[in-house]
Amino acid sequence: MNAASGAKEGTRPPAILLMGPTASGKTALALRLAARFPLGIISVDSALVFTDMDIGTAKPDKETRARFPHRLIDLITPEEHYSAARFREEALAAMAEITAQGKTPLLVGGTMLYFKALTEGLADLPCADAATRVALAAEAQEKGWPALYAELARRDPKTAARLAPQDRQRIQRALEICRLSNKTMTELLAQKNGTLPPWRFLRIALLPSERAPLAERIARRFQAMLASGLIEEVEDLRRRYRLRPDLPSMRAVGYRQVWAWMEGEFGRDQLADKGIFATRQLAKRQITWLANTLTGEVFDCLDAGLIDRVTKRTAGFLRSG
RNA sequence: GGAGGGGUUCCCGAGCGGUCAAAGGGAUCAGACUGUAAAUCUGACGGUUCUACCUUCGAAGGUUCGAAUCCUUCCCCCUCCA
Repeated sequence: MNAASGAKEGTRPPAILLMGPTASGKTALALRLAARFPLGIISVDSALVFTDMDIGTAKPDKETRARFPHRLIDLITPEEHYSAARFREEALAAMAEITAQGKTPLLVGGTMLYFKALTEGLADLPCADAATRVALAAEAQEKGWPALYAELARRDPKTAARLAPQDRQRIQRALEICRLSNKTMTELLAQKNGTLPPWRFLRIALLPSERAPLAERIARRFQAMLASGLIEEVEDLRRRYRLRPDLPSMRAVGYRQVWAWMEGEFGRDQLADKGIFATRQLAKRQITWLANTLTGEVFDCLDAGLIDRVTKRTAGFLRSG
């Protein structure tokens, strides 16, 4: 490394991204690293932001968090909603804080869109608007989604072309953007978005060398969640909050299935399987992100020597600053 | 013992003489992804030398130009009457 780039690099503090699918052992690994290096943990997880959702989200327990504080956990109630944009903002603030303390931010999680939003930035789009969404949903109810898709095709043909006509969620968002901004999503996305955050990143991607052992882990973990009171947790949530099945919190893996069972959609004997399937499918989507979109140094999460390898790599990374 | 109902591709489940490699759902595999992302959506899904051929619908025979679909026997399963 020459002097110029060395100096340039030197101006950027380090930050570590630890990305991996559910049940890949991210949390355990993060704790080991935090015990060894001066790190500040930031959660990158769209489900850990909810208060009182602990068992089904595999949230680190109180004792662990007392010893290793996690930022961006328990931010909102299950009645509320979070977003990738809010995550980016809060994560950057948390990173700055940790860095100011002379520590290194360790961002750990499985919400790959959040990692992407953080490292690549987001376009300047209007934020979610409840009233507009309600209006669009009502229109869809009345005229049907094909009519809304047709409207999108008229107003923003490029976005319509890249969306499937049955992708209601994205059609709704694209129309929301049109109505709120009077511009199209296509136009807004074309505008240059933010520069890279001022950190130098070590990106670690935890991936399983084989799928079967991860599936096995997922199955055991979901059974354990049921055994340790996931159902009671959902009952409790329903008592304490005004929840609906279409809220982001109640669409989370595990919670959705428990809810559906409570509503009689299937028998108790099917609950575990449904939850396990949903978790496996989630893991697959996360793996697809890591394999195709997000870059990072790949480590096998099934490797017995994982902790040592990552520790070694981390030490090297921190020293190189 | 008597009266019925049933065995379909990994699973559930439709089909009931040709348009059936066989609806639909589940699982699985692959992929997309900019303020809902643990979400939402797409594709593949018996095999191959793939605009065709081969092997499948409990088993074995048979009827027919043609059978998952009709007949016979056999093997399992379920309900009901004894």
